[in-house]
Amino acid sequence: MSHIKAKGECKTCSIRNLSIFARLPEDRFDEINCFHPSVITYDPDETIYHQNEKAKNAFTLRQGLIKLVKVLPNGKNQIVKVLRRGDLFGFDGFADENYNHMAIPLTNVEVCRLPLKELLELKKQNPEIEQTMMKRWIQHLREAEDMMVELGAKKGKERLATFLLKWCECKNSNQWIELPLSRSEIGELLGLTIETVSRFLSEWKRQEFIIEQRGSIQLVDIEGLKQAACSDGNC
Amino acid sequence: MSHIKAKGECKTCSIRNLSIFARLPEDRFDEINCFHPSVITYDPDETIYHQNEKAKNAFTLRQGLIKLVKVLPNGKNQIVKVLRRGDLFGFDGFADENYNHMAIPLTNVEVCRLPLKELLELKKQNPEIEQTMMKRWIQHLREAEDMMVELGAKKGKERLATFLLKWCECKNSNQWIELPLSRSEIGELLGLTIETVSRFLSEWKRQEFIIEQRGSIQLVDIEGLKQAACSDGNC
DNA sequence: CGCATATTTGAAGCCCATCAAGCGAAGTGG
DNA sequence: CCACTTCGCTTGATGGGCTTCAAATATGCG
Repeated sequence: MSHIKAKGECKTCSIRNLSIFARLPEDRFDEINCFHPSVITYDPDETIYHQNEKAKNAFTLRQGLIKLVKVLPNGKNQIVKVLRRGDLFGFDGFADENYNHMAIPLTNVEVCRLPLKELLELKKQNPEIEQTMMKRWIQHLREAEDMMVELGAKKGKERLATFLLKWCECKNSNQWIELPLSRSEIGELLGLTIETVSRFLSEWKRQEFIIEQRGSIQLVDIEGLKQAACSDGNC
Repeated sequence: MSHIKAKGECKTCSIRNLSIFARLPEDRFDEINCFHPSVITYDPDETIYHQNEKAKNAFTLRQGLIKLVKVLPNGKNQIVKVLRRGDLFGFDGFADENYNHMAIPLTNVEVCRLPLKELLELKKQNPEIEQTMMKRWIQHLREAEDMMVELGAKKGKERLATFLLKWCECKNSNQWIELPLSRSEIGELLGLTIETVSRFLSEWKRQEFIIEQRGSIQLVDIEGLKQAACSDGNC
């Protein structure tokens, strides 16, 4: 079950330098006393917020991974982003809009809940916060544009290979990297079915491009994957 | 050829209420004297800026339509957004990044070029601008998320029908709406080939769902299109 | 262990891309 | 003015990539 762990203490927060408060000077935190974030934990598959729900809070991810999902009436899902440590999410309320997607943990997570009104006030008074958020939005948008290219202009195999390379940041071999996404979730991210994802991964296992073990993956032949990522010309 | 028409006059600008200065109080414009936007015209298929180019200017679209395009090394294009009157674009520089896409007019356009440095300064001094820009970014992001759903979770016919309905804002029939996109460009937007776009449009013309005439379209049977937009369940 | 769930694998078929040819409108030059 | 080119669009035929349906196998959990 979801559980409010504590009132947040921004000044001593372990991920402060990853958060939207990263550039805020140390001493400024003492002045902040009207700000009351809560640290909350969620289990996998609990829902942090629902699509179309009124957006009263933004969140910062402190620990674990979260997927942002949009659902179609026909039952299909599309994961529009996988969040990592320090990511801000659920900020639709800033534009007076309801949440545009659902937020669901992929692992056990710990988030910081930031009441919208208070955050807005804080942002007004501290241009450093405003600037950091702006940069995040632009980065977020750039990634969304990149994802549109993936979905619109590449084939399934290319998308999956690109995804693995990006997920593992092309790290050298002999390194296990956690991949807490089911085949189904990878499919929902890349616009493919479970079966297609499974087939490509099996193929690459047979070719020894990758090895897998209980939710972790290792890229053994990065060059092989890079080739798969661009069947045609050079990408 | 592109052509600098004049120095911009924000106070008397005809699209001021659509721009990021919409919420700025009238009298504030008199104080703005360090801001020197240029009004520039471009012909179709000229390039306003290139992908990976250093982003020194943001722009506001005053007149016409612009496509934002990303190119893959294999030659495929993906249109990530079609801009309309009042839209702000080319703001990657705010995050110290190069442009993430190309901006190319679909029609003759008139844009206002906003030097990044000056705009940043102006934004700092006028919270109204900052707030309007924030809302735009969030809306922009929401649209990008919606587009990912289109590309990842829907079939070609559904995407095209949805696109037409959205483009024409479901306006009732007997109304010609300009659609200055070639088959090829519609394909680049929706992740389809020229031929597929052409086939679906021809089919709908035969069924009298739509009629077309030199760059304009009319939706005759909106219900028919809506049905095509969701082959399966209800969308 | 036994059950539920996730993954793999196979077979069949649909959707869409690709290749190819023809059509029509707009523009060019003799 | 008309033949000729060009370019965008249409239409057909074929094939490949991915989905769908189905069943077997593996994995995790009480």
